[in-house]
Amino acid sequence: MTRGRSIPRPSCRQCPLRRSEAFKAISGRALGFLSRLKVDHIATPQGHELIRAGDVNPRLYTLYRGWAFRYKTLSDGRRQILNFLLPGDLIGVQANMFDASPHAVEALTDAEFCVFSRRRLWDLYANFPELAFDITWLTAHEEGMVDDNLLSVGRRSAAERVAALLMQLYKRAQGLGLVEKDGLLLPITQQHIADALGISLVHTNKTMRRLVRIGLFQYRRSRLQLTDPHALERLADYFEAPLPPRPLI
Amino acid sequence: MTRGRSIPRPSCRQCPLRRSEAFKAISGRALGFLSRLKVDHIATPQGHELIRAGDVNPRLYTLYRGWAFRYKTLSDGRRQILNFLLPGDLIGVQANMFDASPHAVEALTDAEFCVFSRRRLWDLYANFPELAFDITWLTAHEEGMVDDNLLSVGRRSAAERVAALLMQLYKRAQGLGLVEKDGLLLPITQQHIADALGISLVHTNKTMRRLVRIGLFQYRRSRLQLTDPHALERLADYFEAPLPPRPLI
DNA sequence: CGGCGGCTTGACTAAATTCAAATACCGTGG
DNA sequence: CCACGGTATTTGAATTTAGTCAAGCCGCCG
Repeated sequence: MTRGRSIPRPSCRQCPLRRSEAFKAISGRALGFLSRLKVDHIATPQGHELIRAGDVNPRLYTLYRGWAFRYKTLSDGRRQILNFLLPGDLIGVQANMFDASPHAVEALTDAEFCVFSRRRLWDLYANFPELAFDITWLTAHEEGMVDDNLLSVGRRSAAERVAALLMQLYKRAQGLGLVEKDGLLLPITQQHIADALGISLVHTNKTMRRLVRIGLFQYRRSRLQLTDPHALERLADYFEAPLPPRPLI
Repeated sequence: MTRGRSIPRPSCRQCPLRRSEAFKAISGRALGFLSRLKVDHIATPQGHELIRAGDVNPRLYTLYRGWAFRYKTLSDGRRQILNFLLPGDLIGVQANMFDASPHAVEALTDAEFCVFSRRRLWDLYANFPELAFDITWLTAHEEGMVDDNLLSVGRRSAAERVAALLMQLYKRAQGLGLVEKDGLLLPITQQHIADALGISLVHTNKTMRRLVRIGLFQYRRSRLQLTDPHALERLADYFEAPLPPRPLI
């Protein structure tokens, strides 16, 4: 049932993600438990569908490397991207709670995932309340992200939506150390942006060009450079402080 | 810090909500713990703001009676309703996880809430893993609801959005036994519907009138009667099975 | 070199917003 | 009982925003 190709497991003890300041420390005992809870480590190619809408009892994943996104579609094919996933994001809590996954997850880049046993999730709740709390925290945090996106899509203009999304992705990526001197490599097409913002591809393009023309950012070959981040924040009415260290499961 | 007027506490053992088939059973021990976790029972008038955006360390609530909604606003006043809250819904998990509440909560009717100690939430995680799991479940479930709304607002036409929202509210209310022979009393204005669907008040009105005219539903004096629920489902492309019993905290 | 996917632009159409005003509803006070 | 004021609903007209259609371009890869 696991979609993806198993590859040798990197050691949890020396997990490079955990070295990032973005994530909070964890007890050795909890880390040992997590490394036993982890049943596989998989690699998937760009475009791979990790979870399909309707999948039953999918596993729980942590995105280890690469980018992905969560989405839903209507039966005629219209697609709404719910949120983007970056390394450290926990995937499938919702899907695990209900009979069938209500959404799908697709990799934006070649990606790797830690795979956790769904069956033994109960052991985690029974024996590691701090980890259980972390799972709730991550779920609430993801909901907060969807809340933000809903605010954008419901009440911001196209230009404001673009500004809010770019700021959000930039700040998240920055927290993970993914921003380089020449900006951030966004592994997404304008179609993804359109589907995340609830606007058409053409309108997305025209809006982005306009924002580039007035000097808010550069965007060439998928590389995003914020030339006027404050103006972008003001336009979006989006002012997020950098997150404190967050749990990593 | 509690907003609202304390009133005498109904007994948790004889909680009328728990008698509803909508909620799953709970052990006597867990129920005893919850009744100790509950520190207050409050009543608030219609329109009361239970949680303000930015509130720090708000408490945790369960909506005991009445309707409410969760929302965010932009600084110029544009408002997006994130989801509606019905009896049994847990409120404030997100707000509890972060420094300041990222959203606000307002009562749509005169309402009553069970108030839980935030401080002692940790005891729950430490001693009642099944309740911890329930809190995660409820959080994931609320996220699923926001996901649905985001799909609507991002990718459905105005008419489809109205159809999806009315179906969703109707089914949720039905699960709680709130639908009567002459339909469901929806304690919301068209402005609320507009703010939930990301469309203007005027357009909401015109869209609803059109759907009434073609016979999909009746809506007089806030009373909703679905005259053609199947057509409404098809229009919305929204087909939710009734939920299995869910946790009540 | 050719083809394909993704980006860009213009012209036209459709959907939704805004503005304005009339009407219905509801509770209060005379 | 009725008049009154405030809120909510309804409708039409003008405007703006976004979507659709169509075509050209650009960069990359085989």
